[in-house]
Amino acid sequence: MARPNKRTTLREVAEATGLSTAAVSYALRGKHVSKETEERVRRAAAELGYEADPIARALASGRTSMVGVLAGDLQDLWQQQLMAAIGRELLAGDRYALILDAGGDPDRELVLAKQLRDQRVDALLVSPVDPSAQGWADIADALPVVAVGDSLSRARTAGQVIFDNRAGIDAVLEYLHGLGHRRVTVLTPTRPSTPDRPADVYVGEAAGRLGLRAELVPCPQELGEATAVARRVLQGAHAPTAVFCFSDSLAYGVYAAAAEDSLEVGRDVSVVGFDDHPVSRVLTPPLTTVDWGLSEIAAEAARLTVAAIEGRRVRRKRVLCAPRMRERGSAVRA
Amino acid sequence: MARPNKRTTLREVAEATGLSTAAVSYALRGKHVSKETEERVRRAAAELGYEADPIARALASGRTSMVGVLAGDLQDLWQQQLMAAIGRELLAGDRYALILDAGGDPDRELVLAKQLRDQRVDALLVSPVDPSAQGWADIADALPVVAVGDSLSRARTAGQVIFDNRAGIDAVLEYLHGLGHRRVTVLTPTRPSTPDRPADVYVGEAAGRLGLRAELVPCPQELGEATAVARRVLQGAHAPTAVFCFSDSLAYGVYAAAAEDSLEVGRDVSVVGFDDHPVSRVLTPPLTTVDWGLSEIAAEAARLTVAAIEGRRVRRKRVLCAPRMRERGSAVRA
DNA sequence: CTGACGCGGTTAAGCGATTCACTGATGCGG
DNA sequence: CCGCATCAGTGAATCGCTTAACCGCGTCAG
Repeated sequence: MARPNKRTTLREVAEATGLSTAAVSYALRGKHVSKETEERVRRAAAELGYEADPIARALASGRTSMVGVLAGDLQDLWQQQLMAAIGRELLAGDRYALILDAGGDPDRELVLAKQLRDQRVDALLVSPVDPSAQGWADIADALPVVAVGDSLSRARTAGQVIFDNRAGIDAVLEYLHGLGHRRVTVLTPTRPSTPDRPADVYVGEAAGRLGLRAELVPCPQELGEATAVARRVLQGAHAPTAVFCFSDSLAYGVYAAAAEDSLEVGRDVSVVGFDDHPVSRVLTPPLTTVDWGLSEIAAEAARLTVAAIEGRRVRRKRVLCAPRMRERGSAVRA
Repeated sequence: MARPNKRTTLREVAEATGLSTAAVSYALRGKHVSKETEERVRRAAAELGYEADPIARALASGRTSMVGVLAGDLQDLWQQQLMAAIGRELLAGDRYALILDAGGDPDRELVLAKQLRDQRVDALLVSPVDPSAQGWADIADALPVVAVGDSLSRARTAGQVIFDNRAGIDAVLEYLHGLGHRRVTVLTPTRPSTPDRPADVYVGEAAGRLGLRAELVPCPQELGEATAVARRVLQGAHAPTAVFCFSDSLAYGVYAAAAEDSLEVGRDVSVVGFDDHPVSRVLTPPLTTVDWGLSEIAAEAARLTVAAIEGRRVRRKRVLCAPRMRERGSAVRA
């Protein structure tokens, strides 16, 4: 029995077995020792309730079995889903996911990333953050960074899971066009303010090609603010016949706005989302949206991360996620 | 300039200033040194870009400025909200929140808690988990544990933020009773399976007092499964006139079920939730639910945690959160 | 027969901080 | 002018683990 409130240390196991601490250390990691002593050590360790101290281990070896996961904004419903899925996926692979939330503050992202790096996490998994900022390079060459999000950043990452935004945007706009819509408002999130914002370009291109008028309106994700913005859009002089939201939560704002103005989504105005959040199916009418395959994304991200950790130099592997339209009731013929 | 990919160490700062590492260590933490050398050290540290290595610090001092936050199940919408709020609150107080997700597996909770303890987090904040299990005692006397949830656990915690479930349940059932409902089904979550489940008792008592028939039905939180259970409830021979859900996501299942059966929530059946998730307001009809004041809960939890860390022995302080009914359109006269 | 090698282990040097115990100066009352 | 706190700073011992280097010994190819 170990003394209360005092963990058993490697040395104690060593003394118990009459071996050196080094031998015990090796033994417990199945290296370089005879089957016999390994067994002896294991038994003693179990008996004493020994578990290696991760902090000491991290200091000495520079490794942990943890993956740092950095969320740009955990308030965001989509990121919540993503984090949950990633955490689960990693846990299934016997690695702990340390989740840190930058709370929507881009400046904080880098600080937290450093914190994670200093914690000696084996890899860093970043969700919608902007790793092009100065300083990320330091992090990227200290440990593998895997990015999952919609912007292919220029930063040197070990892997990226990116959403094929062009395909998604094309699909939605073509869909709306097919339904006869010619005046579409596109609600884009303001939060992770990517500087170049390729998505905006895609919208422009698709709109031009299809011959429809697409107005881009930046909009905060927070429901109240989104609702306010949406109302302004719906009440505007040139109110669109359809609103395409770059995230489901923005779409919720449109629903709320419509309700306040006694408009009926799916009759007076069409709405399309972009995440397929579970709740979207429950709305009235159910939200037509784009499913990116959350669980595959998470699995892919986890896979990439693990691969990067295990040294298989994934040459900046990029996985492109294909969009799948989920046609439900919120978008109708114009 | 520091050599690339190699952080500056305490010793380097010491050498640069011609002081001992001890002096530098003290200086940087504003202890025991003259104003003059402190300034000198600070300048040198800044110049060399020195930042203390948290891992080494943790090993030597046993402290970090991090709070471990353990989520029972990050898939749960309510917990997602809670984690985001707590993370934000802690960050505002200049402490990092390390979030770990047990993924709904009660066995994992303890493992992760140990992991967090071994990371030397200054305190542990646990959301809906069951800290009565064997083994939690070890953790509780290694560091302060603050619990936030609805069951007042018997475990020795440094503080608890608990929801006044009795009050909430009374309020809802009285409300439904007032609307003329006499047959109510109560959907309770199966996931964090608290053994004694005081909530069930409260329901029984309130029902008895009010003279209404309340049937408890355990139900998974996951939307698909919840929908299935809800359908069974709604189609049953003795279908209730109202469904009281112990979480908003369960209520979403009822909405989905109703839609599938062409029932209209707020006309054919009344529904009441229990979280006030932001999305609930967007449903049609908007969900009548109970607001527990998420941000206050988070703030209170953070406050308690910080207090516990700073040694002010909060004698198992308990903060009770009062429920506030949000009457919206989903519950109507029977 | 000999030198190289593998095996099972040990020694000891870190990893990068914190902190206790101690040393010289200094300041000060007596 | 002396003894005694006080204060700034130093040395060295941790904290608990990893890992490179080394060592004696039996084996085996050459």
